[in-house]
Formats: sequence, C-alpha cells, structure tokens
Amino acid sequence: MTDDHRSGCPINLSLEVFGDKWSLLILRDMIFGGRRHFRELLLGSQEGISSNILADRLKSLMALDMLTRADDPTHKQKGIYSLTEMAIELVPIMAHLGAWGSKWLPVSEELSIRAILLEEGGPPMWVQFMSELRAEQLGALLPPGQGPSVRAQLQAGYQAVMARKAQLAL
Amino acid sequence: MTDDHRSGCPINLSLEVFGDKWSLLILRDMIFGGRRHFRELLLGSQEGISSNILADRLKSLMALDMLTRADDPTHKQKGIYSLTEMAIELVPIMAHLGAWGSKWLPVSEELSIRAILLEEGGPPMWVQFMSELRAEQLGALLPPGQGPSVRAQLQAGYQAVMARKAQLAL
DNA sequence: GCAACTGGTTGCATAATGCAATCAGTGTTG
DNA sequence: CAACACTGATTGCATTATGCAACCAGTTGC
Repeated sequence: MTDDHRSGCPINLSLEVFGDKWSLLILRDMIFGGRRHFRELLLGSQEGISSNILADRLKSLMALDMLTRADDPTHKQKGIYSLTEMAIELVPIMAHLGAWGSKWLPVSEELSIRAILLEEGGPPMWVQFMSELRAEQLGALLPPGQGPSVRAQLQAGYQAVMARKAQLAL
Repeated sequence: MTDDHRSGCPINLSLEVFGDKWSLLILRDMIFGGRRHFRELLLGSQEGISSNILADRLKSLMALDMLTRADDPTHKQKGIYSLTEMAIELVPIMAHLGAWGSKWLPVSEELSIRAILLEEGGPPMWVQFMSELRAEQLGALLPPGQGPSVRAQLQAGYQAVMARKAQLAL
C-alpha cells in the first residue's frame, strides 16, 4: 500500500478500497458463497471475472489486509483465502447495499431474495452471521445455540424461490 | 441506460451504479456539503475532480435517476442539481461506509468526525437527516420539532475538532 | 465594452480493464 | 511412467476509463 491518498475522508478511502467493479464481488462470493479457492472464485461468479483480474484483486485485497492466504495441505499449489475481521465487518454494508439495490435497481428475484432476508433479519442476523464467519474463517469459537446458520437460511430462501419458479413453469 | 447488466444480483447492480471512484463522492458532497451547482462540486471537493469527469458523472447519475437538474432562476446558465429519493436513501450506506472507513482506514481526524457522529446518532439520526434532505431537495414538508439540523450538528463537530487542533498548535 | 463567472467540451496522454491464450507445477489414472 | 486434468496464476494485446490542461460560448455585473 502506498500512502498517496486523495484525501483522509473515510468515504473516499473506502472508495479507494472497493471503488472498482470487482473487489466487492469477490468479497461477496466469499462471504455469502463460502468460496475459498482461486478456481471457485473464478468459475463460481455470476459475472464472469477473468483470471488476471481475479489474481490482481486478490493481491490487492491481501495488501489491504482484507484477506489472508494459507497453503492448502491437500494440494501444494492450492491456496485457501480467508476473510479478515476487517472484511467480515463489511456484512452490514453488504446488507444495506443489497437492500438498497433490491429496492431501486432491476434485480432478479432469485438473486435478491438473500438481500431481502438479510434486511428483514436486521442487525441481530448480521451479528450472528459475522460470528459464523469468524468461526469459519478465523477459527474463532462459535457462540452456542444459534439454530441454523445464516448462510443456510439465505440458501434455503434461494431454493424456495427457485422451486416456486420451477412449479410455475410446469 | 442500456440494460446489459452483468447479473441481476443487487450488490453487482449497486456496484454498476457507484463502482467507480467519483460517483459516490459527488453524492457525498451533495448530501453532507449541501452543494447544488456544478462549480460548487468542482471546486469544493477535497479530492480535486476534473470538470470533464464531473460533467460525465452528473450525466450518468441523472440517467440513473439519482439526480435531477433544474434551471436556476438567478442565472440562465446555472443549473441546480437535486438528489432524488433513491439517492437520499443512500444515507444509511454512507453512514456505515464512513464508520467502517473510520475504523479500518488511515482517515484524518477532522474528516472522520462527521462519520463518527453519524454512527453514534444511529438510525434515528439517519431518518432525521433523510427527512431534512427531502425537505431541502424535494420540497417535502419537514416534520416539526427536530432541533438543530443533522448537517449543522455534523458541521459543529467538525468545527470543534478544528478549534481544538488550533488550540494545540499555539 | 469588458472582465469575471456560468456550465461545460475538446484533444491528447496515461492508466486500468478485459479477453484469450498460455504456463509450469501437481495430482491422478491407466 | 506416460497421458491427462487440475492448481493458481501470467502474458500479450486491444479496448476503455481516467486525468490534465486548454478552450469555449453564453451570461452577468460594472
């Protein structure tokens, strides 16, 4: 990280971090999709990121301390990317962004259901989700008795929409 | 606006709106700085936007229905830009973004005090701020008995920091 | 009439992005 | 042990976005 920022304004600095079209999508796929490997991120994204951009963004996110990389013991070339606390705390921003986008932009129903559910769940759900991410990515202890994981709840909502759509198509 | 989006995901679509380094800063200056004219936005920004970029972004924000433009009766060439409801509802996102940036990025104290105050004020303060913006930019009726405006409160915080800094420099 | 101010536009250089092909090391299979 | 698929990338090249400085025409105040 060089230190030549345009200004010390927090919104400007935030934009310097993810004021591009890909960084936040990579974080989205890691947070909501649970993706940890290069190939998962490359092939799993709805938007079709190319490998050079992905490699570049992973590097810059690591330089910013938003991600860390560890070797995967099952394959010498494989790496496992993990979210840092800094990235995990983007969950409320993701939630608001998703809610705002769902309200004002031409979203598709099946892809916005997660955002709707996350908005309805509100801060308690976000807090639980962040705890789960800390457990999954940082090895933190998971507070007991939380019921189904937030990611599973969101996924269930997605499945429900898809099932209903399939029903209608018969 | 063409309709060739990369995906219908709300986060992706949000990024297509302000996944660049300037759009959100323009909205920031309008929301927090109360700037309404081309020249105010051009010269007032901390980051030094250039006129061609500003003109381009104002156009695209209007195409997205985030801004409207009206003629200023005091000057035939002057325009007044106004935030739409869609843009006003970015306030919670701005608040979260500012709070996150203040926590994790090398912000300057005087520029982050607004973000801190807005975070401490929480949703009630955001709601009041949005009401004030609707009154100012959309001509909506302002609910009575709100005390000092949010923008004034934030500005007062900024002045306080600057005054304390000047004191220390003596 | 003249200077300052209005919201821009134009030309050109540089930087970022995007696509397709390619790469070398690693594991797996026959 | 040879062929092959999978790993995380890198390279070359075209396109697009950004940035800077100069310029522009209409408007206003003096």
